[in-house]
Amino acid sequence: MASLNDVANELGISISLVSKVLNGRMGTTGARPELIEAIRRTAAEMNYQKNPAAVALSQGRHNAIGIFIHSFGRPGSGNVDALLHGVSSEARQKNQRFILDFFEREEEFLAFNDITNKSIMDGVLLGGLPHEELVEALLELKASSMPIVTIFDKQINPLLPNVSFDQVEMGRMATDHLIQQGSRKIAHIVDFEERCEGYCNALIQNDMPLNGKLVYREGGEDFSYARGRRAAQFFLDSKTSFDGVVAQSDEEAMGVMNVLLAAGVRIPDDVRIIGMDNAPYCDFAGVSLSSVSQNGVQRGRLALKMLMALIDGETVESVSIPPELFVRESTG
Amino acid sequence: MASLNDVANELGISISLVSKVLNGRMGTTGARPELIEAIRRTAAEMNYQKNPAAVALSQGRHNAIGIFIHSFGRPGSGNVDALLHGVSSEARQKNQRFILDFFEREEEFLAFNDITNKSIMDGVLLGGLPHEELVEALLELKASSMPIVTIFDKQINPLLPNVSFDQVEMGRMATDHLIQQGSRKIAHIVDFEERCEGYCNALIQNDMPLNGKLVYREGGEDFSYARGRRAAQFFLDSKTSFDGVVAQSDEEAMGVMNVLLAAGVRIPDDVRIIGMDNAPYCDFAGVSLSSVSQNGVQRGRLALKMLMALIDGETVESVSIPPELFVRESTG
DNA sequence: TTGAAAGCGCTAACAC
DNA sequence: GTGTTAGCGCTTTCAA
Repeated sequence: MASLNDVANELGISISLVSKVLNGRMGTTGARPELIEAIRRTAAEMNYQKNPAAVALSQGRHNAIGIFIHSFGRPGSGNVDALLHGVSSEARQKNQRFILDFFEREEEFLAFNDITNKSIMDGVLLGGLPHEELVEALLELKASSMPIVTIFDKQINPLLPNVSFDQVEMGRMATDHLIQQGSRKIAHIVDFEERCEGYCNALIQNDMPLNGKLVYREGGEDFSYARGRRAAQFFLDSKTSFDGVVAQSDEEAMGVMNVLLAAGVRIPDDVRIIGMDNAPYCDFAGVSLSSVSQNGVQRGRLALKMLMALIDGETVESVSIPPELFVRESTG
Repeated sequence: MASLNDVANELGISISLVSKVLNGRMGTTGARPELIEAIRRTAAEMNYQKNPAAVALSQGRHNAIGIFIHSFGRPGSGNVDALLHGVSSEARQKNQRFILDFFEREEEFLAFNDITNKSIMDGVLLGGLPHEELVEALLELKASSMPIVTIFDKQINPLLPNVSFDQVEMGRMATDHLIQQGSRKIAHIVDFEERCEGYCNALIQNDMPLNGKLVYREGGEDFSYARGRRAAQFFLDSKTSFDGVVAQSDEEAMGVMNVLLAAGVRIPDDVRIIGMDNAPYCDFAGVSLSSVSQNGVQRGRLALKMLMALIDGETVESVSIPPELFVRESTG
């Protein structure tokens, strides 16, 4: 691996000149065009590549960002995947290395502090399950002049810029879609209360009554297939007629779908179903599943952009990415 | 951020002594126990943390490895996810940073050479879709003394250690499972020829005839839901009775399942179905789907272990991880 | 038992 | 136009 020194020696000139020319940082001065040319050529011939560690040591800038993700979403939902792809593609474009850490257990995530390090990375992205209890540690980290952007569903502190998305709107959008398609008695499975709020809003905005018997609530968040099945059974048992179901995950929606199909209910003719997350498997459900997406790729990309702006000394504002509707057979 | 210098000044001693004590590298000599104690305490109090860039510059060792993945497997199959989690968990244990790059398009992957860099990372992991055309570039990289381990399904060059898995065995294992469960006329959807070979082997080993009408082959690899549907229709149209289907992906298997269920076929009573990849959604198919897994987590973990061994100057051999069977309702 | 000094490869202020 | 020099934070050899 050729160094600046090697190139300088080859040409019999000083290291600093080579550095200046190669970096295009001549300041007010200049250099002989033919020398410039020669330096460039020699460097290329010798296959010179900067040593990032040396640059980092000298400049304090690493061209690397850390990303810490506490896995979220059900396995297979594609949520983490999408975020990662968004960040990764943007990072490549901006020539940033991208240091990843996954966490499964909470303690691991809380230890993120040991890993973030101003002398490794220029900034930090934090995503996945939100951790309010991290606020203090994050503010401290920020105070030590480490740029931070979070990718939680909502901002956990006004000082920490975040790429959020609107849970309420997600519920509203899903419900409103069913209404637009013609559903009038829409059931809902509650995990996040905010999405339920969106569901209610949609009913209100469309002058439709809210029927408590059609809201299935177990408490806690779960989003599981099993919960979907239990909910469907609950709706059937309630003897309350319904013609739409808004689930809070695709997995839940699959549970609902399978129970209803088994009970002889036709989808979407008798009941329309919509899920959330737009998981890859929506396409190959028995009846392909409509869904509302969190737009993970876009959020990841935007988060990295914001982080780079912060690193460059600009100020950034939190933003919210709207959910997106994907229509398939189940709400046809 | 306190430096060695800061700690040394605080105690009025030399930098090198602090370094030696903190690293436990006293060589043949020693230091006063109480001084050692004082150094440790002061470092802790001052919240001293090594500057990795400086260590890297001085030692030429980065404690970071690069991982380059050309996405593979159908979205939602969880293949990439599993690999990444395996590598990540092992990396954390071994205190290695972990520099990620995803590739979607082939050109991007071929440019991996620009990114690998002895002065950023100590070794390289390459995984996902195998790229035989990379052999030359990889050997060159290796010759420049960069440790490399690949995570392709099979080794692409004898000089490049690889964590493979056995495609033939995957086909055999899936087919044999159906046979053990009682299936006698087993259909197969061909994407990879090797898996088909395994399918044939299983039939042969169990003294069962091979019926060409029950082998669906479109050419090329695809693994899609749509191919599964076409295959199922093909089997039905062939008027050849069958009581088992070995698909080469879970998505294909879902396609088969949905077509058969719609045609009134009972699963597993009339026909057993098994997929491959053990995708997360296997659990919430209409009838939960049995599958054979590539064991991505284990492979990722092992690959990192091998890479670390290489970095430490040991020699490693390629290994093959056996597939694993996950039984669910569809082959009950 | 402790410290001085060189060096890893690069940048940047300043001198010539 | 070009070169000298100090310095980023650490490790390591050698001397005291």
